[in-house]
Amino acid sequence: MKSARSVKVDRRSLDWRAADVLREQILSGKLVPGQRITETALAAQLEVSRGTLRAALRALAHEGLIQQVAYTKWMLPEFSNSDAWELYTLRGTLEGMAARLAAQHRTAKCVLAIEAAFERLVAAVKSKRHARVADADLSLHKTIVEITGHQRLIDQYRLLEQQVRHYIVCSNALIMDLNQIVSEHEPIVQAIIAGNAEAAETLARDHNAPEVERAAAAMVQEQAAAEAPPPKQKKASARQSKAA
Amino acid sequence: MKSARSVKVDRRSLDWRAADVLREQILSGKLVPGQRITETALAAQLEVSRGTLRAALRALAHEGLIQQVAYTKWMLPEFSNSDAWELYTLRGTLEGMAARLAAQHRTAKCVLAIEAAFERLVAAVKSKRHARVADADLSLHKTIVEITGHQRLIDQYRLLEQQVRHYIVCSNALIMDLNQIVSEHEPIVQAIIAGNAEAAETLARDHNAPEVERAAAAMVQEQAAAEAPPPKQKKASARQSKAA
DNA sequence: CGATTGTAGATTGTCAACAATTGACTTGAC
DNA sequence: GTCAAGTCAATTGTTGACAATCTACAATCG
Repeated sequence: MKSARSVKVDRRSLDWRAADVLREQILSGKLVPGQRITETALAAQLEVSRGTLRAALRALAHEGLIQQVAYTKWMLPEFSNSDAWELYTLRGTLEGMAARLAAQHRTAKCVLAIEAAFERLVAAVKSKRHARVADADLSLHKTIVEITGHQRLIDQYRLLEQQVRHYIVCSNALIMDLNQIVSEHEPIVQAIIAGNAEAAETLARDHNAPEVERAAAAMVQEQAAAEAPPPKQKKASARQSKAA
Repeated sequence: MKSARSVKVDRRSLDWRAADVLREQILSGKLVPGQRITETALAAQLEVSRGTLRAALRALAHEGLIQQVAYTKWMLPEFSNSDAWELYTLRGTLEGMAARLAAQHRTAKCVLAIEAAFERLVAAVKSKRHARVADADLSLHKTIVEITGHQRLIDQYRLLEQQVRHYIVCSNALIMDLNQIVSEHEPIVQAIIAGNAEAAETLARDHNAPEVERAAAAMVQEQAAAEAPPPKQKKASARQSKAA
């Protein structure tokens, strides 16, 4: 996508590169949710020292891809329905904001970029290869976010997209109706190109309403099931919110 | 605010506590923007080892309170007008989302919490103490965010609020019209209590429109000044987007 | 005199040894 | 048999020493 720019040496330090490798492993599903991770074993596997590996693990913890239990262990998060609800609602909000900004101060270059990304999505759907469609889908949304020039929004969206990808891999929630894809995205693209900020925001925000509703429904069902049978389980499902 | 719960020993590891101390120092303005930080000196000052301090610094870097230049140095970020624009627009979006969710599934307890926070704001305004008003203001918004139960939104908002506080400290942008404060927040609170999700979102989102507009205006002026005098400066202002 | 190359000091990056903490297991008293 | 305290192995937390890298300055050549 953005490779052939120039072939420089990777001057980042070891822990960043170790984090890249781990991130790739996690997002590709090689490490399963709930799985425990020991520093010594992973460090040996990646052939770096424990200190370096710890720095990488902490970086991934900040990205929400891993959890730390102080003095005890590292482990991959387990996704509940409320996690899905959180991910999709937050994503909708950020994409809505991006679409609004994109529609507001769009330039010729921006319009070209969006149209190109949309064309890639159309071509991907025609090819009927699900993986390619998924990539083009993510790419289109990322393009919309990036042309806003809002660096903090871009960074934040990247982190969230990672968690969404992780969730999708873990829950096998990749089912898509290929025919709907194009008709779902076209109005968003049109609104942005037309400069209709309000419409763009609303369309983008509610773009994955089905997922949100499904997750919300499953969530209340989950809660009901947990509360209906009187006292049965004791441990509250601890979330990742360990940050100060 | 949430102290007297129980007086336990702080069982978090050293690097977390070191990060707390540093965060406090940064947010209180004891370290000025652009200032360089050397690991050895800071480690000696806090009486922890360099490794521990590095972990704390990296945590703060993830929170956007500090920047790292690989192999070279750590330094505090310098805020430009585009930073202010980014912070306030993103904050508006997140607060809008929070207000919408709060209005949608509000409970008696939630309504009580919001009303209490609003009363504290009113009382603070009556006292005419700016610092107290600022605290109550932040507290009200935080309350709205927290009653959504959306853990990722809560975490994200906390990080953003930190950066906003840092910006305010660095730019002395604390000027407020005390009389306006209450009349600005009342409609938001009312909309949430009334369950009017759409109105709550819009009101909360555009709540600090003045700041956004001021920052946006200053931003384009900044750009114009940088482009009008032909080629004069060379270095593009590097932003914090170092994360992979 | 200007540009390039080499060198020195300071600073960050990496590592492996040591300390602290945890959780499971064993032991013993009641 | 049950519960409590004690012990031990595994794991994470912390540290100081060593290596790699950067910046600034000095030396050298044209």
